[in-house]
Amino acid sequence: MDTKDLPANILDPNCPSRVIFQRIGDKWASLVIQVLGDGPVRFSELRKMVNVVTPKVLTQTLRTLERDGLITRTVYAQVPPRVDYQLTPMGESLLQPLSLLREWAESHVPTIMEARDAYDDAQDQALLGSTTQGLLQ
Amino acid sequence: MDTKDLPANILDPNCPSRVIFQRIGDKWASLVIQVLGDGPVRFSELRKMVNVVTPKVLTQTLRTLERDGLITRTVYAQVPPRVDYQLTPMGESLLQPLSLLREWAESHVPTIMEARDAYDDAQDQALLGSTTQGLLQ
DNA sequence: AGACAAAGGTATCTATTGGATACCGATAGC
DNA sequence: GCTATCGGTATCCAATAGATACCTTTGTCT
Repeated sequence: MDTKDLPANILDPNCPSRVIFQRIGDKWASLVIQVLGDGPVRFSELRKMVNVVTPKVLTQTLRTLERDGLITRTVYAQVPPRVDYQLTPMGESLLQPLSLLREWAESHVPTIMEARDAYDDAQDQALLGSTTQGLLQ
Repeated sequence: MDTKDLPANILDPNCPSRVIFQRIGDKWASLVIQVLGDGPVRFSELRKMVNVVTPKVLTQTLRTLERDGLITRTVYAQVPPRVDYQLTPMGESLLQPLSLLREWAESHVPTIMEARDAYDDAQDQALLGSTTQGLLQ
C-alpha cells in the first residue's frame, strides 16, 4: 500500500495533489489560465496581456501547464512563426474556482490595504518605543 | 485620477489586487489558511500540520498574513511561550474559494499524472529521434 | 547550583528560482 | 543585402526559499 493510493490530501507533502495545488497558485500560471479563458492566444499577445513577464519565465510556465494537460500548444507553419496556446477542457474547469479567488482578491483590496497600514503603523510605534528606551538607558 | 482609483484588475501589474491574488497563491500561505480553518493553532503545531516548512519561512508567511489582516497572532504570557494563530473573519471568507481549488486539485490528480506521463513519453520520443538523427548524419 | 528541556522564534549560509538582457533562425519585404 | 517579425534560448545576476545552528526565558530534575 503506497502513499499514492491514499485519498488525495494537500497537507501530505508526498501527495501529488499538493504539487498540483501549488502549481495552480504559481505566480504566472493562474494569470495565464485566466487570460486564456477567452480563447486561444499567441505567445507575444500572452506576454502583453499578462503584464509583465519575461519570455523565459513565460515559456517555463506554459511548458508546465502543457505538461499537466491544462493547455495545448499549436504551432502554425508560418514565417514569422505563430504559436497559439489554449485551454484544454480540464484547463477550462479551473476557470470557475480561479475566478472566485480573483473576485475575492479584487473585492478585498481596500480592507487589506487598511490592514497593512494599521500593521505598519503599529510596527513603527513599537520600533519608536524600543529606540527611545534604548536611548534612555 | 490615479491607478489606485480604477476598478481592481488582476491583470494590471500596478493594481494591488494582483499582489493580493499572488499572495493567496503563495506556496505556504494558502495551506496555512486552510489548516487554520478548524480553529486556532499554535506555531509548532502549524509547522507539523503544514508538512514541511522551515521556521523561518513559516514565520515570514505568518507575518505577511497577519499584516494583511487575514490572521491574528496571540501571545500567552507563559513559559515556555504559547502563540496562537487564528483566522480573522476576512481570513475565514477565503476558506470557501480555497477549498474549491483544493477540491479541484485533489480530484484531478489522476488525470494530471496521466497527462504528465504522456507528455514525458512524447518528449523522450522526440529526443530519441533527434539523437538518432544526429548519429545518422 | 548546574544541566536540560520546551516553545517560538532569529541568524547565517547555501541552493534554487526569478528576472533582465542579449541573441538566434527562418523568411518576407524593401 | 538589410531589416523586421515571432517565438523562443542562453547567459548572467538578484531575490527568494531552505537547511542548520543558535537564542531566550523559566521550570524541572539531579
